[in-house]
Amino acid sequence: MHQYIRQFAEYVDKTVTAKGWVANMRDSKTNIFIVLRDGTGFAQAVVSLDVVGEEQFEIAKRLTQESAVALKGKVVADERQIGGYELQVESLEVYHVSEEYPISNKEHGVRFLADKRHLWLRSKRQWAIMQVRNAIIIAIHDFFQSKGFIQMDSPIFTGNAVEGTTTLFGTDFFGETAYLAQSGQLYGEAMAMAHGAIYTFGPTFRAEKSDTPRHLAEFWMIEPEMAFYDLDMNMDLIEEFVKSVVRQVVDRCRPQLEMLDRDVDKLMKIDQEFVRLSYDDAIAILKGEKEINGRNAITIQEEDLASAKKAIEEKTAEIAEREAAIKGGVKKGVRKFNETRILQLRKEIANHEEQLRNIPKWIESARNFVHGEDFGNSDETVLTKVFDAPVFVYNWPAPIKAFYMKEVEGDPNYVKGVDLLAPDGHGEIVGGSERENSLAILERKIKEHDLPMEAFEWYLDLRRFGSVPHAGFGLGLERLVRWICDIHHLRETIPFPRRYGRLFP
RNA sequence: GCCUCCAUAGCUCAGUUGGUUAGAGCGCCGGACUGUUAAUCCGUAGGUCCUUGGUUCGAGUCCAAGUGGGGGCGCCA
Repeated sequence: MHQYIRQFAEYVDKTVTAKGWVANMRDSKTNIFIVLRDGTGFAQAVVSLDVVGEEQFEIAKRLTQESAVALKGKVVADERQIGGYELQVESLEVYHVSEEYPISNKEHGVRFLADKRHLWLRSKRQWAIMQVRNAIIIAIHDFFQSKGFIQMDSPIFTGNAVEGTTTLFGTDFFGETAYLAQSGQLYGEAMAMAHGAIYTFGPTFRAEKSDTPRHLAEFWMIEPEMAFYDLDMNMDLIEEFVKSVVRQVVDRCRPQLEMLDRDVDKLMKIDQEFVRLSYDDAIAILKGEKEINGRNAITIQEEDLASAKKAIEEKTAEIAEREAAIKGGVKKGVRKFNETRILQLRKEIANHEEQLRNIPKWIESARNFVHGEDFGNSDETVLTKVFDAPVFVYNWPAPIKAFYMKEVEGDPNYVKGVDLLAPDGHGEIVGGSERENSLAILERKIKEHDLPMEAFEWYLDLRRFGSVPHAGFGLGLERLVRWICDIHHLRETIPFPRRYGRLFP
């Protein structure tokens, strides 16, 4: 029997056995400091020569990063330590002395880390992200289960493309072509007619060659579907849902979010009513024609651009200053300090230069936005910068949305779709709609979208036998993780990302 | 698919208008020292400067093509 680091609070001044891996260590003549990780947390363990004796001390000294050990000792409260506790080792047992570990505690490139994903998962930052991911999953289930939603699964093999737009992965299904599911939505509707309110939670596959920080070829999606719900009720539910998940995650994972340097106060700006914009209003804001609390989307970008320029000037000047300072014979410590700082400044300047290249294009794109088009990546960023909390955009032009979305009464050019856009450039995290419940209109839409009618006969049955107003939405799990953790790239939000150009490990 | 930046030690990066034997930090190994926090200090080892071709007396540096990667856009959620 052994104890987990997570439980140390319960064992203060008591003896425990912790089993885990050496995340980092330092040694001296009389003390060895081991940062132990056991999957539930990190804690420093101290091996003292006068406590364990010479033989065990020598064994401890020969440990390497990622060696596996069991450490028996007393738990001591110490505010200076990560986690707030320290283990004073009395004896140790070695399971395995690790070979030289490739991932050091210093910086690494993304490519290098991606190739070592199976080991990278052990790193503190990746550990924290996966802990948050787990908390999000639990919070999602808690929310829907507490509301009486039934969790059901949609098939992964499907015989046809749901919306006819996306590129799917084809497989051989006993001689027939089957596609990997891109959405469980249509099946969700059938299940909602059986159980009232349901949600699916499963993997989704897209074969687009999308090489961006917000795309994966395989990702997890949550798709609730509710009978007797309209667009407004749908938005109410989405808002309540997102708030509930964020609050629960912050409550349970604050230390992990702090490890990730997540600004939790900023995240908690969700504690306000989410603004609901029609597509037309959203465009006016995007183009800078309409302001929100004195904030203009275009102006904000121009300010960002100006401050990037200024930062480059200042940092270039600082580099010159520091280079001059270390030119002559200076003490080694001084030189090292300045060199480190110069390297950091260069990196920051490179980032600012990216901004200088990108922001003008974004402004251009926002200014020239054509009514009727879908929002591009940068458009979402420009729009959401005006708000602190997620923002809804509803009533979209019919041609750019799926065939199953319900037409706005009296205006068939628009449909009752809704997207929820997260702040700080995280973009769309939820996409949903009220579904078309009229058989005649749906048949017309399927023809307009040039989809094979016979493939949708079963779906049309839902409008033949007790058709009711209903609505639902899809939430991309990884995009939610990305926003809550404030991570740049989706590849860090899933244990083993599958994306364009990445199938290994 | 398009635009753009890049490829130098195990890792992260310097390398001046093209010039003689290509450097630093970290990591590894050896040592010193310390209740240490990515510790610090001294020392050793470690290189197909992505590939191919070209310009040149001379190429890590310039040119072309290829390969691989980062960032942005598109497709898309």
